[in-house]
This record gives sequence, structure tokens and C-alpha cells, in this order.
Amino acid sequence: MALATEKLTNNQQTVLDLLEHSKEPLKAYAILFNIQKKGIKSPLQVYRALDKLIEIGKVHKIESKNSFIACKHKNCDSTTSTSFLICETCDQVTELKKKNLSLYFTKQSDQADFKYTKHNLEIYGACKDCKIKH
Amino acid sequence: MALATEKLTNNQQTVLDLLEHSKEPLKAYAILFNIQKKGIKSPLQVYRALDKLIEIGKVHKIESKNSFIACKHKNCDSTTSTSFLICETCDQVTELKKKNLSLYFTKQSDQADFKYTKHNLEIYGACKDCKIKH
DNA sequence: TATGATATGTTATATTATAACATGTAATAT
DNA sequence: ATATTACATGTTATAATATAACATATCATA
Repeated sequence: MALATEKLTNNQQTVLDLLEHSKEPLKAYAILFNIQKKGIKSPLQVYRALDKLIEIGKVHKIESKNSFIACKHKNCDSTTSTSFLICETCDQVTELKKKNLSLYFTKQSDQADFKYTKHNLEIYGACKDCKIKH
Repeated sequence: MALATEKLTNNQQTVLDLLEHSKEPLKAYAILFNIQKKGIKSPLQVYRALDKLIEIGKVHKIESKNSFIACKHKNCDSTTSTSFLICETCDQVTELKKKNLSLYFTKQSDQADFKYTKHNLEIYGACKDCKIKH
């Protein structure tokens, strides 16, 4: 089983480095464009690296934006469930990392006779900085 | 401003009819394939109808599946925020329609100094029928 | 050092979505 | 009733996102 501590390959590390230094989530082809100088030539190389990074919880996908973001949490176990605050003004994304969200969704699911496994939450609005400037 | 009560055009009605009779969410090209016999020939015709139907709250998009689903609620006001229970076994989708979700997300956002505007929630798991069969 | 599992490189292609522009239709203001 | 306006349509082309298939390479470990 893949662990967050396992050693990354060159391609994986290159993609992760880029994402970790990005202020906003990046799209796959934006990633490709940015790391072509490092020898990565095809979309598939990017997608494969992303797949692995997502699998081990180092990267998450923001579905509604087809974009990818590095996880800021150490030893992230969110290989499946994710919760984001997405600023509609500046595109910055914060990941919510709270057990109570999963608990809440489990309860909500129960009420609908549905067995919760995982979730994807994308909250849109205005971040701390942007809401001040209206 | 577009209201849920306004009259639909032929293309819009055709797409909506199909979605309303579908048990699972449908992808845009699946919609196209299904209604080609009704004179709709190009993807753009489908996407345009979907755009409008989404705008007036008759249809919602499930971002993580690139799929579309008819809203079962009368006079749906969810032109923006949506919450789904998605069965991983049978692909059936139920829409949660609860004020308390928005309230809860507003509170969670506040705690992160973020001004909530809208959300997209996709809960994966097992529906009533499928969880019985394991 | 053979083995098995995983990653890579590469080409091609599938899938999802939009641009651009000419034409058509339908409500309503004159 | 007709000019005007706004919106919807039809059509072709293309952009953006993502995967298939297959040959080769790398690396841990039996």
C-alpha cells in the first residue's frame, strides 16, 4: 500500500514541487507547460504523477475547477475525502481538515438511509483578504 | 432574469425530458446521442440547453462526474449550491435539499474567516438498496 | 541475478467543452 | 404592423481535459 512517506520518483517530485510553490490550484496542462524544461514532455506523464500523488494524499483535485492543489497538511490521510474553501475573487484555496465534517455528513447521510463513504466539498466565497476589499 | 417558470425552448425541453426520465446522471455526449433522433445534431446545442437549464435551476451538474441531473424539487432555487448523495454501486443520485447544510457551511466558513457564498457537496457511498446487498 | 511490481516514454486518441459567426424567432416599444 | 431588441439556433471548427496501448526501464527483494 502506498504511504505518504514513501519516496517519490523524479516526475512525481517535479510535479509536487511545482504545486507546493503555487498560490492557486493548477490545471494539468498548466503543470505540463511549467515543467517541460525539466524533461516532462507529455500530458500522460503529468497525469500519472498526479494520480500517484493523489493516491498518497499529497495532492488533491478540485473537481469543479479541474485543478490540482498540494496538500498543506503533514501526513494527510485525505486520499479520498476533501473539503475546500475557494475564493471566487483571487482563486486561493484553503483546505478544511476537520473530523466533524465527515461526522456531520455521516449523520446527514444516515437520515437519507445512505451509507457515507467519502465526500467532496467545495465552498465558494470570499477569503479573508478579498472580503475586506468587498 | 430567468425564472424557473419561464417557457422552455424545444431544445431545452428535449434535454430536460431526457434527464427527467433518466435514473442516473447523464453526460453531455450521452444526452446528445440520445436525442439525435429529435434533430439535435451538435454538442453545442446540448451544452447550450444545459447552461440554460442549470441557470434556471431545472438541472444540476455533478462536477466530479461531468454529468447532469434533473432537479426533482419543485421551484428549485438551487441555481448555485448543490448537495448530492451518489451511490458508488448503482450510480443513483439523490439531491439533498436542506437549509441546514448552507447554515452549517456558513458557520464552518466563518471559523476560517471566509465569507460563504455557495457550495458544491458530493457525498459518495451506498444507497438504501445497495447497502443491503453489501 | 532473476523476478515481479511499478514507473517511464511515446504516439495516438478519446472525452469534455467552447469559439465564432451567420441566421432565425419571439416579445415588445414605437 | 413593423422595427427593435434580446435571445436561441445551426453549423463548423477547435480548444481543453484525460486516457489507451504498448514497448522499455528501473528498482526492491526473493
